[in-house]
Amino acid sequence: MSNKRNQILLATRDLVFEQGLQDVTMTQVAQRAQVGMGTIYNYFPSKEDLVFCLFSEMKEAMILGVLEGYNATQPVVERVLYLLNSTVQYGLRHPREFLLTHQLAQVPFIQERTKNNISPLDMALNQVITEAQQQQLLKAMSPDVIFVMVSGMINALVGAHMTQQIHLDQATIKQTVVACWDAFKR
Amino acid sequence: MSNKRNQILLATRDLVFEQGLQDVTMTQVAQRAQVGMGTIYNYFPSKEDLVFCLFSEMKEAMILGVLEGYNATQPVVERVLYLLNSTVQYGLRHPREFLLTHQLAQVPFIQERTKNNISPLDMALNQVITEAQQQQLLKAMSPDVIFVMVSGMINALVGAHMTQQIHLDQATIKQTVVACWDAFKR
Amino acid sequence: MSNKRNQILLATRDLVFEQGLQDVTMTQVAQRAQVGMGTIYNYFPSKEDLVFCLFSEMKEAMILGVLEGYNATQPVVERVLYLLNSTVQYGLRHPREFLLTHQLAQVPFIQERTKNNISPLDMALNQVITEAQQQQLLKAMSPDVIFVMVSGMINALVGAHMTQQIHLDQATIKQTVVACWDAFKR
Amino acid sequence: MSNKRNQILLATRDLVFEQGLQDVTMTQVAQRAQVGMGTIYNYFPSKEDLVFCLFSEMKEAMILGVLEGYNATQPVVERVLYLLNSTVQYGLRHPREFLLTHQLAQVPFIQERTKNNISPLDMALNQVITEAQQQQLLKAMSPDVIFVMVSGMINALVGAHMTQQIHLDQATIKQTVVACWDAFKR
DNA sequence: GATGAATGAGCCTTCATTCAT
DNA sequence: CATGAATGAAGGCTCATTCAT
Repeated sequence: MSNKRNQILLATRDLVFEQGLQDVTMTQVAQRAQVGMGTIYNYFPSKEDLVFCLFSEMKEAMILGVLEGYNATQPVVERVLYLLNSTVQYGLRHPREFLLTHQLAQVPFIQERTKNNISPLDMALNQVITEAQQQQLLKAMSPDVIFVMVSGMINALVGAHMTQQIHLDQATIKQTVVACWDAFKR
Repeated sequence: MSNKRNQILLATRDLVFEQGLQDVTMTQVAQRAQVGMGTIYNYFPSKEDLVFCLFSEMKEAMILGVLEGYNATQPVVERVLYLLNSTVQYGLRHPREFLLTHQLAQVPFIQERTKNNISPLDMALNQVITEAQQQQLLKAMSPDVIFVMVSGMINALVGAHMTQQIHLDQATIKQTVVACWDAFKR
Repeated sequence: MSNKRNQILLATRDLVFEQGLQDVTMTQVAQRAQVGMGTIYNYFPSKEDLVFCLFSEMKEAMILGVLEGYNATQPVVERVLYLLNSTVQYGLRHPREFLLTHQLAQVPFIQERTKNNISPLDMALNQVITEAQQQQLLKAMSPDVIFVMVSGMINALVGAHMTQQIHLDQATIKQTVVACWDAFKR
Repeated sequence: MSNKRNQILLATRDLVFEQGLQDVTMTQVAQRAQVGMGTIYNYFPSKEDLVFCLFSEMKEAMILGVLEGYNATQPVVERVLYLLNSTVQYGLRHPREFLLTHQLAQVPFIQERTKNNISPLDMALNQVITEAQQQQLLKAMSPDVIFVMVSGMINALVGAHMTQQIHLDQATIKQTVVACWDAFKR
């Protein structure tokens, strides 16, 4: 794996996190990555591609991290709680990546490229919600609606934690996961 | 109230919604608002100020809209449900403003200026959550955490509705409000 | 007519003449034209468009200049000699424009845009050559070939005059025009 | 003679012919020549030197080709016609090199380096024109002027042939050579 | 107040050249 | 000698802001 490529991605990650995508210039990226301007273009065809790669790889890592240890053969309830908890835990261990991933997902040109992509994590959550409903464990709500609400809640939690608006210790996390479950359990 | 000022704000709102803040130029705003470039600078000292005014006024209008008809003397449970429902309803009636407000709230220079601002809506929600807890109606969780989760959920719902990911009819809204309540009720 | 537009075109003309198209930068054009960088882009969408406009307008002026006083009702021989002489004279009065026009006509992106354009001057020359042949005044050669040879000869003459390789006084011009005629007359 | 050096020159020739000097990058040259970037710089100190070498060697080859079989002891008239014909024939056999040579001769930095260089071909043509005049075979025109006109005519012919504007078969070539002679013969 | 042509700092990107391997 | 990743100066172009009308 190329060392420079990684330096560039890390520099981009930190700068976008600190200043917002809009205010990050390629010159800044080069300086922070300790690399010549032109080197960036040996690895990424354009600024958009660079940012999109950053997004993709962070998202990929997050999905792997969250699904690590996920056991599709366990009872549904356990799997739901596992995914909820695992997502929050990942957000706490990698808050920059977690938030950045969700911020970048809102950027128009990234939305454009991500259209119709469904991640294994989305699939797992959808799958488990569907199963839970079949087993009469959940309220009779649209799985999509549940999915949206749960995701929105988790993102908001991690974001608020990052900005110090709230503090998420393990006890609190437990509570939020339970609340999530209570919201939709039959 | 100046007519031109309002034309400018409306043009900005629509352009930012359609193209994203990043891709909106002052020239576009002037053309869409049927106004000379320089006129914008008679009302707003800079592009940042223009966008911040747009944000503030949309947020203000949203708060007023949500709190309209709110009765602080009603029982706590009713007030909680009223706020939840009213927020979602506002989002459905004014989706552009609702989503734009939340998008802009993420932009660095707006976060900077908004720091430590607490809106009447925040106050009302916090107040009602606190009261509900005092009356032993809610789980023993930090009111801040509840607040964050509820807000995150509602934003995600309206956003998903906008992008057609889900469809919110009145029945579904009822379900989500109930789910919200179930999540935190004792 | 816009003053600045003309300043820009003149500055471009002189710079391209002095340094060659390749080495002229937009910054140089702006400085020479006593104009801000951005002003150029109020009048021309890109560097290519600027250069192409310069080319078109110089060519247009040259055509008008050469055809000025041309009388399509005169005998063929007179018209041939008139066109030959008039072209050389124009080249001597406007050597920069004359040479630049022929240089730019070789540039790929200008060739691309000029494809299939036939100027009134081309038409007049073709017309007169064709007529002369019908009157048995010329050798039985393809008019196109004659046209190419005559044009090539004239351009070479003016070019060599510019670079001081030869000197074209009125007597010499007379000789060249006669030589041209002798080359193709029956 | 180095093989790689030649690959580089050939690659340069083809690329300049296809895309124009301006749009050819050293990276393209290296790829087309199947050679590393740095290798080019082992043979040519800079891009300008590379292009100038290409120009010089093509011109050299052309001169040799045209003068091949030229017999300085023949009568003047024969020699004039031989040179005219030989030049056109060379242009038809090596159109890329012929046109490229004349195109590159216009490029500022090549003009700079070529200043005051007189080729054996120029010398032969000048010589023969001078002799012809001494023998009263030609009009009393400056040999330089004749030289310029003849060269201009031939270049224009081959160029027009390349772009399919005209078609030069052997009969047509004969006609053009005759026309050339008729233009200047006494 | 209203206008929009003019401005130029600053951005993204290219590409001739170098140098460690 | 050969290689090609690395370099960064320089180019074309954008756009927030100004100011003469």
